[in-house]
Amino acid sequence: MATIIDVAKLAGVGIGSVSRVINGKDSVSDKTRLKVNKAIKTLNYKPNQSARSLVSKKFNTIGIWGTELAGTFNSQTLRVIDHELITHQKHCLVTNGDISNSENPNLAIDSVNDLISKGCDGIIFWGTDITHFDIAYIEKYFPNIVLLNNRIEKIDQKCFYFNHYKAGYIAGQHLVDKGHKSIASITGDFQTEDGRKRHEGFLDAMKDNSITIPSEFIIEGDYSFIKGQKGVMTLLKRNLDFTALFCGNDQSAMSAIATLTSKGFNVPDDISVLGYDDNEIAPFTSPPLSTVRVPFDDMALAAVRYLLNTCYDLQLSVEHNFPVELIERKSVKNINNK
Amino acid sequence: MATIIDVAKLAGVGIGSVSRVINGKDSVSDKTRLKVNKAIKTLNYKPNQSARSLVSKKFNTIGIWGTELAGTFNSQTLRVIDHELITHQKHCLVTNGDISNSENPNLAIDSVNDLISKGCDGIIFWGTDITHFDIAYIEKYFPNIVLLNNRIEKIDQKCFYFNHYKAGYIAGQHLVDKGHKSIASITGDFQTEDGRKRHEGFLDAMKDNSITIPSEFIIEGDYSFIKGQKGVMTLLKRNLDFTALFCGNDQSAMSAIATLTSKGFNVPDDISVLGYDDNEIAPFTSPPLSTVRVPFDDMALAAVRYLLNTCYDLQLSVEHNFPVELIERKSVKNINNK
DNA sequence: AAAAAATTTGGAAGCGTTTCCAATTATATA
DNA sequence: TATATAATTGGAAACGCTTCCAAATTTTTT
Repeated sequence: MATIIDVAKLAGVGIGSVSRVINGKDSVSDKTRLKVNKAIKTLNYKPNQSARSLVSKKFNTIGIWGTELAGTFNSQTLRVIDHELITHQKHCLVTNGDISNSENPNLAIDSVNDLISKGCDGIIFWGTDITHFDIAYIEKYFPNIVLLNNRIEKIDQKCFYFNHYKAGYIAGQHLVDKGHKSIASITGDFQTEDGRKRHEGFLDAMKDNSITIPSEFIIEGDYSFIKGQKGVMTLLKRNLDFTALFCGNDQSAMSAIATLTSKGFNVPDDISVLGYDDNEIAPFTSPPLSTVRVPFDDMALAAVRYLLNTCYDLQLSVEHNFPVELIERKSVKNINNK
Repeated sequence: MATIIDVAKLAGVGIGSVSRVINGKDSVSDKTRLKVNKAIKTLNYKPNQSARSLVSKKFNTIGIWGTELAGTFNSQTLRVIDHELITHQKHCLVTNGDISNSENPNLAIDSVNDLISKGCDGIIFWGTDITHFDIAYIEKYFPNIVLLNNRIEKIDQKCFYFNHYKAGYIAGQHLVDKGHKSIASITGDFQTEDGRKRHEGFLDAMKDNSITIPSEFIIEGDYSFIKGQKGVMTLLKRNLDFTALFCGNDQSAMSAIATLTSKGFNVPDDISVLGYDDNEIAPFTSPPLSTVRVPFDDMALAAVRYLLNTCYDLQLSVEHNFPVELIERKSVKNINNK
């Protein structure tokens, strides 16, 4: 591999000039620039990034930490992030926090430290699988972080989230508007804050409409396909009388629909199903899934941009407000005139 | 940030000893090791990876190049890869090749070069969105590569793929075994080799069973949800008489089912649907999708391990043969006794 | 107890850059 | 033309580590 010295020699200039040409700053005469560029080409020279980082203390790399990588429907978000990074000539170092290991309670912090020492200028924490306590600890010695779909009040600026409470409320209200009074729910994961929040919002919508939901109508889910299936089975076994089912995400809604259908229920004629997320899959379930659209991509983009701004002194515009809307498709029936 | 010199000073030893302790090799007395470890802890010292890489010429990082990141169902594979890398204390640098830019025909090579110069010890090429020509070119100056779901005969050892032809054949044979004679197909993307191969296999299965498929029964797809939907619409419009539909992947099969259902056809009573991939979604369509299971995760694992072996002189076991099997669920009906 | 062998140790050199400053060259002004 | 000013240039120093070698220390052998 050719080094900057080889280039300098071949071009007949000093290494300083080569460096200046590479970095495209300071003043270099056209003559010099030409000579250098020619030498770079003939030698197929590529600057050594380790050496660069050693001096500049910049890595041009953003780390992504999150068990969310493990999920099924997040590659689109990863793509959004990666695309934005590439646009700004940055790279993307990913790590999957989710390595279960009970021996080591500090695993989250350790894996973040790994990421840092490998060389990241900033880190995106994706999801809620790291404790607020850990994040606060990390933020102290490594402040260039951003939280995606998570919120810690003290560092609100660095958090990119939407109002899951409100989204849950909208979901509940929608079902009520469509005439449903007896509603079951396979919730999100109560371990995660957004899972709790959306359920809270949903419940408050019920309350505001004077609807009481007995606790056996509520099944705590975990966003998985399998839980959607099992949840429906449990609900059915309990022999409850519900006309609508609100699911914590589209994945579980999808498997809930499949399970209801296989058990002889027609969706939405017998039971309506409402999802949450509006991920790619939603228009293609049978029937197409009505759901609460949650602007994940916009949020991810904003988070990256914020981080880019703080890490590299850029001035990209950053949105901090992400509206939620209800997307009506075919899985929720209006039963008002029954 | 504390450096190795700070640690050496605090511990009252030379930097060489600190380095030896960090790297856990050469002989160090217990006394020294103890002192050094203590100093490392009190200073919260983390070795600077850029400096390390600069000297050692190792980055402990594997790059992943591929537009496949863009797909919906590949995060699981990414997870497999990342997990294996972490197990061996390596990192994972991803880049999404898919940045359309007609101005620059060398985009693929450029983005790979970026990946290399950023500091990868090896690269996983995921998918077939880079030409064989480009790969051959890159392999010459950067031999530590591996191809995932792609094959170039010259470097067969470095390729991890399965026999899409055979998988296609198995799919076709299965439908015939179930009594189907009039079969339509929404294929994979013919731009990709595996898309062509599986279709070829499928067609040969038909031929071997003396079944002729008129060309209007074949719709070229692209693995997307939307294409599954559109494909079915086109097929329906053509007013063809088919009892089974073979889809190029599970995504398009899923949307095909949804579309058929919405048009009043019962799957599988009126029309059987067979998928391809057996991704997470397959058990949860309605009805659950019969499909050809393709061992993507095993393949990815083998590819990473091979690369790990070549990059870091490890001896991990590497599988090179990935069997394909048919998973029967509920979307294909046996019509033999009709 | 002395000599020989083995182990452990400190720190200089070098990895390939960027940055800085002094020196050189080109350009503008009088 | 001589001088002042601006633009350009070369290369030493520094970034934080690993590796190597000679020196110091410890252990073994005689």
